[in-house]
Amino acid sequence: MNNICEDEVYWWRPLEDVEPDTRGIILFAAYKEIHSQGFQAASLSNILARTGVTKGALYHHFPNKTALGYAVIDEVIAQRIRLSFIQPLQHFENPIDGFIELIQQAGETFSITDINLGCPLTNLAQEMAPIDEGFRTRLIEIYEEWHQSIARVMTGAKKSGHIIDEVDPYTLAVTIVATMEGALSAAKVAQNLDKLYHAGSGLIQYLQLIRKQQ
Amino acid sequence: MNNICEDEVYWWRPLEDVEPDTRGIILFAAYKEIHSQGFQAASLSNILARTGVTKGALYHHFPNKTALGYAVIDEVIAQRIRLSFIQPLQHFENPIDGFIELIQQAGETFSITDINLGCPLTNLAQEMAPIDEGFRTRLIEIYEEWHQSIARVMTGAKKSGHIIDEVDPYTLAVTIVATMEGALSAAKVAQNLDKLYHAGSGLIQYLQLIRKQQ
DNA sequence: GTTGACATACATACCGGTCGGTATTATAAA
DNA sequence: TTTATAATACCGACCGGTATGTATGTCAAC
Repeated sequence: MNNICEDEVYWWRPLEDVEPDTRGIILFAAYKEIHSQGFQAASLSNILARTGVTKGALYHHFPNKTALGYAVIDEVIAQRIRLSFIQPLQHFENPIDGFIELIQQAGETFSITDINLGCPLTNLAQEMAPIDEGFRTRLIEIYEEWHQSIARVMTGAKKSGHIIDEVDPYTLAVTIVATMEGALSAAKVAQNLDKLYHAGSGLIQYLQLIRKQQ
Repeated sequence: MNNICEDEVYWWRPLEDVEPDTRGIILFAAYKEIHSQGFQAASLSNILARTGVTKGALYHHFPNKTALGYAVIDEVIAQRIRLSFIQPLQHFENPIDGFIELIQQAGETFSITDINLGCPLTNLAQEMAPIDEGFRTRLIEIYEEWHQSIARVMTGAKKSGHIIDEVDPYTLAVTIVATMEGALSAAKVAQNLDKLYHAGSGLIQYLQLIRKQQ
């Protein structure tokens, strides 16, 4: 619940600040294991070994591995996407400028480790969507929320005359997300940031071209 | 060798036409299993059960599971990408028109099954690139070949005045591939073709905007 | 004294991989 | 043409390891 959000903050705040309960410890360790290994290859024994939590504790809090995976999506990954990609949209006055800045910023802040692990949402979606319907519905919901948020912002931009009339907001939203995820995927395989920069500046060029000159 | 190319043709030609050897049977069954399950989750026992080939035969032709995976990339997947995405580029006179047609054509020919399984190249890249260097080098080579081929075509298009001067050919190539793969990925999660169409028309719009009016 | 929060030992299943053996085919001397 | 030999192709029981999941026990707190 609440302490899971704080777990999320582990990435930026030192560990000692918060004292998470056993469930939170398991959840966050599972997130890291799944992010780096994938869900199917994620080993419960690994999670237990790294946390010191016992198998009994794990199966006390989660009925099985699948339920643990669901919880990781609902309580960790969804939050991360919202925080990193959806919330920043709200503060844009001109979405074109905003997006360009967001892309450039991402190119600067992403480390090579972030790249190598890839986007946790894409990773899970690619692996689990065709196999498990529970995973799929949860993941598609996050994507849909993301698409809708961008579309909403772009609708506003059309009304205020920032982008050309030919643009369909939802189409643009899906395209932006697709390009961003494809770029991250390419960088992950290449194991360097060059491909990310290239795809990033391609996307920026597209955004510049749909800008309405005033 | 040669009969592997013919195995590839199984998708379009009936099975009875060719009489592949054991190695070819294993290779193609492995391709299908890996495509639908991922490499790590791909079960050799499954492959054997479905083909009727025995474990002894498999380990006669391939030293281990990893080598089998490498062979699938080298002899099946690489061919598929070349055939579907690289060779068509050669016949373009105006790459903008050519690409737009290619994208529209892809949207028509892709079935829902194709979508659900996803692009075999992306799937393997996402899963195996961070884990196994042998996979990664093989996969990045295919991507690089793809990028270079598009970049070459776009360089020609710049010279012949088909696209605006601001476009960098290689940047454009990486962006196109990223968007296409991101689109396929989104469609795979959604399990319908809508997202593919959206991202596809977004990409088409981008291409239209970099076209040089004459 | 019942319930929640663990701990430990165990059960079961499947995985990739090995290994001794066999059937088939190729080669070449007799 | 026959026969000895060698290489190739294939068979399938078995092994060690690891995976998830379960059964039972402990123990503090209300």
